[in-house]
Amino acid sequence: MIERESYHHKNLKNQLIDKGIELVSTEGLKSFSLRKVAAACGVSHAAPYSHFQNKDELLNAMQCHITAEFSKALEDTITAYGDSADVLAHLGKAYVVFFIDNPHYFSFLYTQSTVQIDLSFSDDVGHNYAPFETFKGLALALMEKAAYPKEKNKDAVIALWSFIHGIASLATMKNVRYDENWEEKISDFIGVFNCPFLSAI
Amino acid sequence: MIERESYHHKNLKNQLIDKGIELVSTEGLKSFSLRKVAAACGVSHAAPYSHFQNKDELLNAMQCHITAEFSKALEDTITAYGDSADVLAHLGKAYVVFFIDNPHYFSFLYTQSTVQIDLSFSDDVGHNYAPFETFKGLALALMEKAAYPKEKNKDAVIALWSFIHGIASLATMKNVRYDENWEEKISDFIGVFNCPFLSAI
DNA sequence: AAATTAACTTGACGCTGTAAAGATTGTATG
DNA sequence: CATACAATCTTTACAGCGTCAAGTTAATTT
Repeated sequence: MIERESYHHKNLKNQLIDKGIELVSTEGLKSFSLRKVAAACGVSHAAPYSHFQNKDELLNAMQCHITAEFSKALEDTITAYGDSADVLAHLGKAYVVFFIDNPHYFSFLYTQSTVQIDLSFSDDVGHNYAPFETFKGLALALMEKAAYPKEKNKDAVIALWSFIHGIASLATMKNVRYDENWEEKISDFIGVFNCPFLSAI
Repeated sequence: MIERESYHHKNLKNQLIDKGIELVSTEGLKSFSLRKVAAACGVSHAAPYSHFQNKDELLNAMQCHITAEFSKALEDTITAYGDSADVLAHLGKAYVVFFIDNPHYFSFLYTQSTVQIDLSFSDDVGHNYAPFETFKGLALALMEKAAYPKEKNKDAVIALWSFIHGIASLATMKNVRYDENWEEKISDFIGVFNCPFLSAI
């Protein structure tokens, strides 16, 4: 017998997503279960099936929410440092910091996700993974300004994205030991590569 | 009733590891279960508990086996191209190719693993994640040869490792669309960064 | 030959995702 | 207002899962 003011929960769908994200960020994906989220929302174990076809569909909704949050963090960085010469370095830092602040998000977004990421520079920009499009847009603008050879543009964007992505991956693995502070070291890592359009932080 | 020549299976432990790896590489980690591996080996569902304390311990053994295989792939590359000016580029290529050939291995090794990776350049080299030590050793030697500033050595190794690691990560995500051939593009990606010790492939 | 240990089976437990059927509520229609 | 209907939630049920405990068989030691 579930106790609640009214039989109907009204905002259950959104609450499932919120509580679900909370559970993943605190306890990780491994111990995540539909029944736990349902219990955390005070409903029966099968209630989620009124709003999601199955577990994966809830996970997908959670991933979309986190992706939007991530995208906003990147955009805020551009807003703050857009005119600075080292925007791109700041953007990379923001990328890594977002996942360092929420270590469980990384593998959740990038190894469990069904959210599509199009690295092919196709025209359907509006529907693509927003964080990548944000990164791409800024990087291309800077390359233009630095008169970087146009035929190398696509490769440069993907190389940079991979680089930052790789740092975030290592920085959020709990079985990796690194005595330095990832966040403070990012500018040093970027400094290893002499890109004309890449300023140090 | 399980049918087998003899009651004792003898080599069950190793067979569990091998069949387990086979299952992970074909069907992925998500659908992997102890009971399936046991069945695949023709033993009862609790038989693995004679050789492993729990599921995680079997997974760990599987990860160690794959890591050794990965390490060998890297070492073979050094053996083959050790005297060439672009060894490091070849090594990066081998890194990525290993995981492209076995896409399930990447997240299995890097987001589920308990295998420790020490990026801190501590002295206990013998017990560290062998693939990283192999990479590190070669990179440091090349930097020495190229008279790369010593104080930047550690940062350069980690930056490069992150970069290659990031490419492998993106290349093995099934929800990433990329119309080019990752393997063939790696030299182009490396070319984006002008490192004195990094030759193009 | 007997005793001991290691390897494996069987059966059970609680937890999981999910399907089906029933109950309750909100809403639209006469 | 009353009735019908659709949406939301509960209950029950089932198979698969990891794991434990107890029992069985084979190999090893004494």
